[in-house]
Amino acid sequence: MSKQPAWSNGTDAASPREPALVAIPFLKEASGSDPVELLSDAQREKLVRLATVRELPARTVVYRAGSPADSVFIIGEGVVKSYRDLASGRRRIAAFFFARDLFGLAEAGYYVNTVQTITPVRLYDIKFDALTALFKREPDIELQFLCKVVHVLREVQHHTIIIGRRDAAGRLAMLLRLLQKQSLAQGHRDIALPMSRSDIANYLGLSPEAVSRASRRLERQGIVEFHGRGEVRVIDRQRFAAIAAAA
Amino acid sequence: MSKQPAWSNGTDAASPREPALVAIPFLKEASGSDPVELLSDAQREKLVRLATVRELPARTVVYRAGSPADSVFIIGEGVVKSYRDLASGRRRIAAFFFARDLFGLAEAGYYVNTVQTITPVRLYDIKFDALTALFKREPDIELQFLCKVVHVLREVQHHTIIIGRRDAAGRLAMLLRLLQKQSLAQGHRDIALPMSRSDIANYLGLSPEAVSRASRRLERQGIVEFHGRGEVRVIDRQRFAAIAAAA
DNA sequence: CGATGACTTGACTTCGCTCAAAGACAGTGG
DNA sequence: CCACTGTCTTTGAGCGAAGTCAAGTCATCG
Repeated sequence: MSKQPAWSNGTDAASPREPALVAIPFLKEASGSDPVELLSDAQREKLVRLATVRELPARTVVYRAGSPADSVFIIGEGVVKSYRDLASGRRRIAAFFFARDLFGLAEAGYYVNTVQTITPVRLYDIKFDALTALFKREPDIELQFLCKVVHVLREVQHHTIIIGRRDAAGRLAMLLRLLQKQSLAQGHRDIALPMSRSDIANYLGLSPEAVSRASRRLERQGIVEFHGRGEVRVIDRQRFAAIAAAA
Repeated sequence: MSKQPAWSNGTDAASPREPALVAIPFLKEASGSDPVELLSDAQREKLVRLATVRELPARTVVYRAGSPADSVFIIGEGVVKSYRDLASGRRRIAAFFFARDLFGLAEAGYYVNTVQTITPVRLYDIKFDALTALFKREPDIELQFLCKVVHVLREVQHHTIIIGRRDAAGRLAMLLRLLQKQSLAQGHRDIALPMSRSDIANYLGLSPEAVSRASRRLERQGIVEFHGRGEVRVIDRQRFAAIAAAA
């Protein structure tokens, strides 16, 4: 019996529920402030006609920073990282993207970040020309994309708050909370860490050594437990929430 | 003879060229990768009919984090800061916004940041309901807003790169380069610093003391010169660009 | 089983933060 | 017009936390 990897939700192939987009809307909804699915079945139907499905193995580059941009991408399944290599030789990971996320926003015709898969990924490749044409016919779909982009913008702002903290353990806790939301959304109780420690370090603006020390510290304090390299269990929810919210 | 403040472009009142939105588009344009005006005269015309013009003095709160959101704002003239006060007592400035910028994006019906004027400001207050109704009639205008939001998203990503640097002088140089673009766009040769040192510190994720030391260091190295509190002149463009680009 | 790469651990350095105090500036009222 | 005062800014001394360098451990794959 082969164990399902923690980042898979167990669906077999492209279900009719894709491509999907998830975000917290501008306006107050019945769901409170939880993320909701933005697209109706009819809207997904229209999108999937424009899209090319791409199945990529782990560690595949989707596109490189500086290359000409003609597509945006919606993730059906899997995890990717979006990063930039800086002049100093450092790598800064701008974001991790998961199922129902949107990426591939360009500047003046070129991608600004490099995107690489972390796990095997199913992508919906949507040509930008076709999408803008669809927007003219279907302003409602365009509004959902706008909503999603604003959602991503808030997430990037959250990232700056993470990096702004001075304590390594606090930064790590905030990332773990993000990953916890992802794992919870897929019905897992433990937190899946599909990315490497150095990816985590590059996301948090720390050295890999500092990530390691912060992990030990959280563990020593009885807040979390690391099971192998890719799984974390929260032991003390109270203190975990406290250290992650301390900002 | 009263000297014009450095952040004013000298226009007297709401000209017919407002509200305006400036951004680098997705696609390659004739202008290369410089920001361009997104809205046509006709589009501005339609927007101004929805908007209420508000003239605010300096140090005025436009809205507070957590308050119900029903408007988005376009700046006609002036500078504002968007910030959050964190549980630790720290204040994190997420962005400075200038003329032709858009702000006021909400989450689940509430603003996430507090926005406060730094200089006197002319705002175009656009009700969200009216704007979405306009989007349905005019998908082209919606696309320009989408473009602007993506532009803001890139700027926030740039901010995370700034904060990710470990050297205070480098962070300060990157902010100065941002402000330099603003000043250049208004035809000034020197860089205007309308915000306080502690605003700068909160934007850069440093203490005010560290900002002061970094300023003195850049000055001592002959890279810039501070004239009073609100103006900076770049002396050595070469090394200024180098330190700002070192990332 | 050996090799390669990722991760962890330890010792030392560096840089920004904190605390404390002096110095410059702007708005106020005499 | 000028002195006063509160605020903002700068400067200095000491501390703490993360970075760097180096070495050791673990896991995975051929």
